[in-house]
Amino acid sequence: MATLRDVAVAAGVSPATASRALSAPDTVSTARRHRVIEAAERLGYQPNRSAQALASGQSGHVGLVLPDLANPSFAAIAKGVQAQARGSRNSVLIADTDEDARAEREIVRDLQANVDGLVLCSPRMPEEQIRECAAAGPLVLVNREVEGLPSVTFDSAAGVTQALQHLRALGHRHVAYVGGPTSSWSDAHRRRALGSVDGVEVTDVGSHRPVHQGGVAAADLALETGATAVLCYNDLIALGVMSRLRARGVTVPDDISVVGFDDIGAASYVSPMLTTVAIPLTRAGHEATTMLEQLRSDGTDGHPVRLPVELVVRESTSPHASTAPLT
Amino acid sequence: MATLRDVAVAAGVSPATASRALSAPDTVSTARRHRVIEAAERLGYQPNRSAQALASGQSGHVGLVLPDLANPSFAAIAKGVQAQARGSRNSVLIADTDEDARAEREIVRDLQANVDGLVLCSPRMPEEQIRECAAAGPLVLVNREVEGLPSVTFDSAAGVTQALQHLRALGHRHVAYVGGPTSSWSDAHRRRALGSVDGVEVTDVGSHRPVHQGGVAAADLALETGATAVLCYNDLIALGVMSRLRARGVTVPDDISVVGFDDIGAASYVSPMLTTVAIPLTRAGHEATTMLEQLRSDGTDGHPVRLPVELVVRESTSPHASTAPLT
DNA sequence: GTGAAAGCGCTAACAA
DNA sequence: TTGTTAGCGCTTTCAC
Repeated sequence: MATLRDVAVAAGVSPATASRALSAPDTVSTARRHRVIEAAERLGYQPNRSAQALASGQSGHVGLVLPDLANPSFAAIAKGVQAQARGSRNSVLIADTDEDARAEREIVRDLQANVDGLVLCSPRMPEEQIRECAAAGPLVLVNREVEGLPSVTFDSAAGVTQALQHLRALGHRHVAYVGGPTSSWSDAHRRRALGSVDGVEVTDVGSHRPVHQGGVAAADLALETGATAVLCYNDLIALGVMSRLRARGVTVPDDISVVGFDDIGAASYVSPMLTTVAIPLTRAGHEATTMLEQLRSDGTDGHPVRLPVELVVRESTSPHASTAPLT
Repeated sequence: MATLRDVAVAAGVSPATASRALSAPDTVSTARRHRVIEAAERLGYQPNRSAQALASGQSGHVGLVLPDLANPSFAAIAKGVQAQARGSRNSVLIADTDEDARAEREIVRDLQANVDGLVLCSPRMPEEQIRECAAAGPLVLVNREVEGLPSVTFDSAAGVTQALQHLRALGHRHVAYVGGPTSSWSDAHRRRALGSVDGVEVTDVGSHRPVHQGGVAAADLALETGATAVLCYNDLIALGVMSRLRARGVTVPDDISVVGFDDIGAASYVSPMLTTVAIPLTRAGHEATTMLEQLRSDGTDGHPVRLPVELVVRESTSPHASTAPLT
C-alpha cells in the first residue's frame, strides 16, 4: 500500500506538500499540485485514515446508534445518515443496541471516543444519561427532544391532529389510541395532541410494544371501547391491529377505521392499504448528519429541528357507517 | 480524555506495561495488572482506536457494503454482522451503495483501505471486480458465490425445490416463476432448480425489479400463463403480485397460490399471510463476520458456506381447485 | 516481567 | 509557496 511519503517522493516534493496538495489544494502551486495528484493516482494511493485521525484529531467517522437495525424505520434513518455522511467524505460507524438499554450507555461511550460526532436514536435512554453523552462530544438526537440539545424530530403532534381531523371529517366521533412504549419521547409527544380536535373523543387503550404483535394484543382493547376508529403509535402496531380485527371478523374500514404512523413500506403492501402519517425518516437522517457537521465546524449550539409530517390517506379509513354520506 | 500514558503514570508503570496489562493481560504480573486496570477505570480511560490502528496495523473495523439499507433483507444481514462484530470488540463501518454499481467499486476500495476485512453484499458487481477486491484484502461474500472466494449463501435451490414440491402436493401442475434481476447470482441459482420437481411445469415470466412494484408488473404476466401458482424471487415481489391479483379480482389462494422468498416481516402482516421460503439473513451476517475473523487469524482460505432455508407454509397457498381433495 | 526507544502515516506549526 | 520538524497515542521490538 502506497503511503503519502511514496507519493511525495514520486512527485518530487516533501510529504507536507503532498499532504497539502491532496487536502488543501489551493495552498499549493498548480504545477506541484498536479504532479502530486497524478502521482497519487498512479500509485493508487489511499490515505490511511487512522494516521489522519491520529495526526489531526478528526476521525472522519460519524457514529450512529440505533435500537434495532431490523426495524424498517431505523433502517431508513440509517440510510439517510449514511448518504449524507458519504457526501461529506465521512464514514459511518453503526451500532445496533438491540433494544438493550443497559448496554446502550457503554456502547455510546465506546463509540463516542472514536468518532467526530454521534447521531443518537435512543427513544428510551434516561434524559440524564443523554446529557452526559452530549457533554462527551458532539451529538444530535433523532426522534427525541431534550431541552438544550440539538435534535431532529417529527411534528407528530400535528400528525395526530391531522389524523383526528381526517377521522372527524369522515364522521368518527370516538377514536381509540393505541400507544407505544411509555418511556418513549415520541409517544408522549403524540399523546399531547390527543385532545386537539374538538368533537372527537379519544380513549387511550394504553402502551404497547411497537411491533406487530403489540397491535394484535391491542386490537381487542380498542374494540372494547366502542370506538369507530383506531389511531396507532406506529404502522407495525396498526398492521397488527388490522390482522387481529380481520381474525375477529371485523372489517376494516367498513366496521372500523385504522390509522398508523410512519408509512413503512408494508403500509402500502397490505389490503386494505393503510392510511398513515408519513414521517420523513431518511430526511431526518440527512438533517441530523448535516447538523452534526455544522456543530463541529461552526461550533454553534444547534437548534432542535422539527420535520413536517403528512397524512397519507389510503384505504383503511372510511366514513363511519352511521354518519356516512348518503349517496 | 485520558491517554494510556496517564494510566501508566497513575499506576506507576511504563506505558508499555500499561499497554500489555490491557491488551495481553497474561504477560504482566498480577499485581501490576490490577493496578493498571484499576487506574484505567478510575480515569475513565478509553483507548484511542486510531492510535491503536496506526501502531498495530489493525483498525478494529469491519466493513459492510450493502446495496440498500432500507431493504429489510439487507438490514437483517447488517444486524447480524453488527452483533457478531461487537461480540469480538470490532466495530462496523457501513456503506450503502444505493444500488449504484459504478460508485460501488470506489466505495469498496475506499473502505477496504481502512478496515481489517470486508463483508460484501453485492448481487450485481461483475465477478472480475469482485476478484480484484478480494485480492486487496480479506473479504467474505454474502448471498453470492464466486469460485475460490469465501462466501455465505443460502441453499435457495433447495428452497425452490421445497416450494415446488409443496405446490405439487397441493395439486398444482403449472407454476409461473417471477424472476429477480437478471444479473443477480441468487436469481441464477434459483432458476437452476426450476425443473427439479417432476410433474410440475414451470413457466418463467422473466426478470423483475425485486420490489413491490416489480411484482405488480409481473402479476399480469403470470396470470396470462394460465399457471395455478406463482413462485416469486422474493417477498416484495410476491406482495406486489398479491396486490395486483387482488386488484384484478383474482383471489389468493383460492384462484391462484403465491409463494415468496425471504420471509420478511411483512410476509406475516398481510392477508392472506404469505407462504414463503425463509432464509436466515441475520445468521448469514453472523456467519460471514465469523468467517472474516477466521480468515484474518488462521489465514485459512475459507470455504463457501451454504445456509439451509426453510419453507414456511402460511395462507397464500392452497390446493388447486380442480384437483382439490374432496371433503 | 519490565522499561526504553523507535516508529506506524499523517498533519500542523514553524521557518525559510 | 515550500520544506523541516515535531508529534498525535499506541504497540512492539529489543535489551535488561
